[in-house]
Amino acid sequence: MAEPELTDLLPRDVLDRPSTEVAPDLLGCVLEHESPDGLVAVMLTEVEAYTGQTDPASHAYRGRTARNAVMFGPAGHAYVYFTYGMHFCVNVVCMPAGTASAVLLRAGKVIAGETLACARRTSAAGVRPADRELARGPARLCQALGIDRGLDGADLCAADSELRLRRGVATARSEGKSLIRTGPRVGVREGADVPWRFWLDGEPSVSVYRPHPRKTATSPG
DNA sequence: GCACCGATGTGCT
DNA sequence: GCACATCGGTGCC
Repeated sequence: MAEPELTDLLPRDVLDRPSTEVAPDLLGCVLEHESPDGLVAVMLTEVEAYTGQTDPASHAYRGRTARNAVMFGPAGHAYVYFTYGMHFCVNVVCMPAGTASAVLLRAGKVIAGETLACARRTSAAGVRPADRELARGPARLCQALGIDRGLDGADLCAADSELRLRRGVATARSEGKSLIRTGPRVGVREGADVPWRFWLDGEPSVSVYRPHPRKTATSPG
């Protein structure tokens, strides 16, 4: 018999909840981008929750701007931002319109379209990344999937959207959440005290924890 | 494996 | 002007 449940879109009401509850539920789910170049799908292995205007580490902490407007909209859309002058990162918007919480997708395991993902991730120097590094880290995940700001606001719960979120194939999650681990979020200074990073224990595609980027110490010379 | 550093747009002070 | 939800390359262990 067919197995339609393997490709079910994630219902929007799953995302219409606090991001700290949504985040662990996204582990094992699949993000796929159907671009003109082809389809790449990634099983999520590491995420972080941001609670919006109450969270000093959130882009929404200081209120709504043109960049973060999507976060203030309804659940189930993609918030894509550009950072450090060269990288994109993607979030899943949670909670109803007016509440700007989201889940940052930090890492995943490529389960379809590996050739295309690898081509996108191959450096200018021609260095081909290892399989587990194809989508390890939020900017690498976006690069492997071909996500840029053109997908900001994309509906992740619509069948006709080119960027979609699906229920996971059978994973550790279906056997309980004992293999989900938590810890502080990566690279944040404010809000580093809350364990709102979630990952699948033992997954090689999980990014390495980094407390905070080294300060740009302007050495006197 | 870890430390350092440069690249470089956007939002905020 | 500066910090930033980052990464790739280099140097070293």
